[in-house]
Amino acid sequence: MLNMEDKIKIFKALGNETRFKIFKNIFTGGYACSIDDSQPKDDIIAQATCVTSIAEQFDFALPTISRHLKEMKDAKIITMTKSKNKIYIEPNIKTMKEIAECFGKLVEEYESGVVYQFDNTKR
Amino acid sequence: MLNMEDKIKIFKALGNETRFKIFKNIFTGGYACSIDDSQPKDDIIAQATCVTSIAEQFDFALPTISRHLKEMKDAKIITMTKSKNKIYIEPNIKTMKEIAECFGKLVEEYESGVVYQFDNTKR
DNA sequence: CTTTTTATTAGCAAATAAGCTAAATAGCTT
DNA sequence: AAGCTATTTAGCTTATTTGCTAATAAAAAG
Repeated sequence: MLNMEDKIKIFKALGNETRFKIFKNIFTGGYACSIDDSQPKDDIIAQATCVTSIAEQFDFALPTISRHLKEMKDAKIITMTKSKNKIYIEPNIKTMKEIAECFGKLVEEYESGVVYQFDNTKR
Repeated sequence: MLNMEDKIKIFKALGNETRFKIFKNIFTGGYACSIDDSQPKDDIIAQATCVTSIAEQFDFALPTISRHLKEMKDAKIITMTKSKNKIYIEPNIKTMKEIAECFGKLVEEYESGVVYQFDNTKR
């Protein structure tokens, strides 16, 4: 379960143009691996799933992209898995689900007239 | 429909501790007005819905809260409605719905094996 | 065992954000 | 009109963020 601090980190991670685009890129450009389980990890198309290949698609230096990815990993919106000397990046679906649920409940309970605790951890 | 820029603004707005808490406060502390339509706007309990009363619940100066609220309004996550000389604040449910839908679809289409465009506006 | 590939860390500069106080604006109330 | 009440704007300081290059680390390839 995501607490308030977790949620703030997630929003901060997505609230920056570069990171938003990286995130979008991870979803659209390179996750054949995660979608097709029959495809072994080693067959991942490096072009789209490791730090360098993501960086290639942006006009920023590699360390800049690396730092953004670290922040996104810390926010738990992506996962980074080391295999050989590469790091494979995938969206963190568990977190996406929790965020979707958070907003979904918010709307639902608001509309049914129940006061919903947007973040129900202590303030 | 929210475009990429809109979404980034929304996440940025919620990706700050103070604003997140303000948003939470608007949901939990003061929206009797929005939930009960039979209650006329004029009967809004000021304690929870105008700028000053929100500011009272935080250890920041009024102009600081005012600026945060402006940013949240610009991000379309709240609405600010002037009535007499007060401004009544409510969550923007339309935006919440769109965000919930955005993440919901993301998860759904990811799980069904379809490549989902997290943000389907031009890059 | 040296070189190449892949990625991170360190340290810096520039830009942006977040807070403050003081001043201004705008609409009541008397 | 004078004085409240509610809110925003302006201008400033400090902190954080975002980018860079150079240096480092760790594994793979030759």
